[in-house]
Amino acid sequence: MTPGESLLAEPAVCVPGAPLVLPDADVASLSARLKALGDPTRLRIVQILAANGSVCACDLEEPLGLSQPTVSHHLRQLAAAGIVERDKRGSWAFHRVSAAALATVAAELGQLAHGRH
Amino acid sequence: MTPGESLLAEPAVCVPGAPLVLPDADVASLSARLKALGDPTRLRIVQILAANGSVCACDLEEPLGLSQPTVSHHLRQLAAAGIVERDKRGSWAFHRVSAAALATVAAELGQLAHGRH
DNA sequence: TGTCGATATTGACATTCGTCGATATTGCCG
DNA sequence: CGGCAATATCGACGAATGTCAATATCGACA
Repeated sequence: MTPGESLLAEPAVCVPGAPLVLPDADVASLSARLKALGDPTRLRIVQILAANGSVCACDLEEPLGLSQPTVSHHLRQLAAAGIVERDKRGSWAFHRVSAAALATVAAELGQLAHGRH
Repeated sequence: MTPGESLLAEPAVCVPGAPLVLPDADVASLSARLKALGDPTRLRIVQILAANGSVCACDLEEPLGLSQPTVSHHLRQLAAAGIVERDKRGSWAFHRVSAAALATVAAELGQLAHGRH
């Protein structure tokens, strides 16, 4: 049962009408971006892009040790989440991390930490 | 092939010995924490905890619309990632978000965005 | 135009993940 | 002690995910 006026001096939680929740859309949006970053391979890609500026997809296969379709797949996921931006020049496609997108994720996490929204 | 001295004034990337990579352990650690946050249900839990301070597990089933084992499972994941801390008082278990852990994730993301490490 | 290189897409497969019901464990209280 | 409430664990199942080989698409260039 809901602990409310128990011996512990804790505030009752989840009172019927407490609307202290973010809209589902916001939670879904942020969690989708976090999910895109929550894979070791993709986070490694982001780190390489952040360190090198603009990198073409073909130069990621070797350091990652992954096949070309797999690299393409991860870049697609990161682009869909807005974390990286692609820039197709001629035959090859350059990718760079969106510093703004990363900063936004960090900022929203920070706000979450303080219970604000 | 690696575009280096091509017509575009882009720096060559992935030069043989370029060690601009974080240790695997760091990438694994951060991606694990991001993965824990990268689920809508778990991010919703974090948001509820952040907004309410300390919440007992039994009060999460209803707002989430999930079974007790599922809630317990997600709380376990978040605790394993260091995102939430449990505090078992008597019969029930209270949970609160670790502001420090969230701040660390946000900070590491920010450093990543600037290519530093 | 035809070939070649880079990238994207498709299909398949093994693994992981989220979820639940059932059950075990633990601590209160009568 | 015995029952009850909260939580954790187990087993199972469908869905999503990461990966690759094969193939398609697209652009450059001879």
